Amino acid sequence: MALFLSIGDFSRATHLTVKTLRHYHELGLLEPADVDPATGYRRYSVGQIPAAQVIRRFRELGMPLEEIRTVMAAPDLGTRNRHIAAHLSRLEEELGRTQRAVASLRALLTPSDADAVADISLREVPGASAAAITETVDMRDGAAWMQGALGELYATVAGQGLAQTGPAGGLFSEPVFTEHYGESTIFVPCDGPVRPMGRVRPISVPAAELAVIEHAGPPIESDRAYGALAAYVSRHALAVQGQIREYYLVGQRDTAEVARWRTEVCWPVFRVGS
Amino acid sequence: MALFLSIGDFSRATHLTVKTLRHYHELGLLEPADVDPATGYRRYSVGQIPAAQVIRRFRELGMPLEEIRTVMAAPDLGTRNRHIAAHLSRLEEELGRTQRAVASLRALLTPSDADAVADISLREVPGASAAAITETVDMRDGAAWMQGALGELYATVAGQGLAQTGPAGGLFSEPVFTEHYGESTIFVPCDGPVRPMGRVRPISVPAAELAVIEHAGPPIESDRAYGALAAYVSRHALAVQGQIREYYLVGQRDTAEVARWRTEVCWPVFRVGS
DNA sequence: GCGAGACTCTCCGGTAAGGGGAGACGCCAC
DNA sequence: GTGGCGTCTCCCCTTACCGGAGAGTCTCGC
Repeated sequence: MALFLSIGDFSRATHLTVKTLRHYHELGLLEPADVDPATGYRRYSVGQIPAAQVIRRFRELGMPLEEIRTVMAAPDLGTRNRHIAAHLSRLEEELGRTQRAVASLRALLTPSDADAVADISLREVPGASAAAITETVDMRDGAAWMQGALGELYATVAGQGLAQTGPAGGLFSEPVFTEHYGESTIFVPCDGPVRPMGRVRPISVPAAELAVIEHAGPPIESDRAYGALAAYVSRHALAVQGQIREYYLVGQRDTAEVARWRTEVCWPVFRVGS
Repeated sequence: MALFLSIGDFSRATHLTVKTLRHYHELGLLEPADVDPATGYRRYSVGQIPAAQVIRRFRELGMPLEEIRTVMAAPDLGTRNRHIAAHLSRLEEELGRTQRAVASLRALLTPSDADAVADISLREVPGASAAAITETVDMRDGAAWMQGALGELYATVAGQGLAQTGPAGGLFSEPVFTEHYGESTIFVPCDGPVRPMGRVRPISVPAAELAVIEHAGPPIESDRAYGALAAYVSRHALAVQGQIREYYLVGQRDTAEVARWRTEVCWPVFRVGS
């Protein structure tokens, strides 16, 4: 029986490409039965077809060549099985990772009913110039500080003859929420150059993409809104490091009836989905 | 405000390694706000932290850098979402592949009850020398041919004064099953050198790892056994190209009662599991 | 015996997403 | 001015091959 095959024939017999076979030869994973010393031509025996097929099967199952080599060289079933089991658990881990990634991506693209109920919207806001007061404050005194700052801002803007171009707002750094103490800014957008006066300074409120939820009642009671927003953002958007923002649509200046105040809580995100 | 960060600080702020940041710079995916022309030092602005975090999130979800670049450059939600959806479906595909691989590997390692019922075993058989008759036959005449060959073999072995060292058997190439016509060998293992005589030639039956099922009744009715064995091998072993083998444990020479014949059907495999 | 076309050889370079390290230079505090 | 970091560029390494260049080999037909 003619039992030797050229690399091309062996390739067709095993469905491994010629390149792959040469690669396996180089690695010593599957050495041809014989190499012609004059021409360098590889010759494979038909008896090597089974080994080649086993290698191909393991490759289809994603096993690295090094591990395949170990498995094929292992004389006893126990060693073989240990390596196969090790590969299996690696695959299972990868499976879990991929599943989580798929779930995340799906959540990004498909808004759930719960979010619709919570009435969260995504919005792109342009940058704006504003008069602002920035201080590091203890948020236990937050409400009082905020009202004082707002009063000073309104007075300064009016005193400099500037027109307000949108609702007042606030910018809060992360420690404000994690440690109830941190840098906070209250601002009033206005149309002209602000001259520094008292605590008031000009700033430019940066453009941003925001996830927005509206909260009715005193701003200090906005924790439910924050919770809903954070839950939404963590599942359906790409949270982005940046200052949390509030816009005071209806506040002290509009009505003394605190229950009618309306505040927008805004979380910076990278917009995708809906 | 001091808004510029060295690459080290930016790395700590974004949890991207310095190497990774340089790589993204080189690709133009995330360019530092400024590069000192004298020293080459990169400086990042705090405003770039969000972009870096978005990139990191997408990388954690396995998105290729090229696609991240496209997503981040896309001005409208539709384009962003299309690319994210494309990545999602790629991931789902990969998920399916990994799931199938995991299932395959698990099946290799854990024999099922069905296999125990089918009574399949794995066995390693050493090589053996034998007297054999090899011909290309039409399997519609298989039973008759086989009995004739067996008779001639037994006669020749006895005539040459050789001792039989195991049950007679057969080796069948693939076309025998797919086209009912192909090269078949019937052999009787024996302990000495066989002199060619008539159709009889010496061969060495190669060593092999075999999945084995036992079939009771005439060999011609072994299709159920073949089905069970093939099902087993495809799920719980690594089938290997090689000749299918049969061993005739109890046959014509032992009893005329065909129902008491016993045949082992053997499929070459790469042994793993149980 | 010779030429065409198919086959094979080695070597080089490329892939994705960075990691590791060498050697040189910059920055800051003491 | 000096020691200890931080940063720079440049090069090689990883996995499992694929693509191609340029040269040599085999086989078939004439």
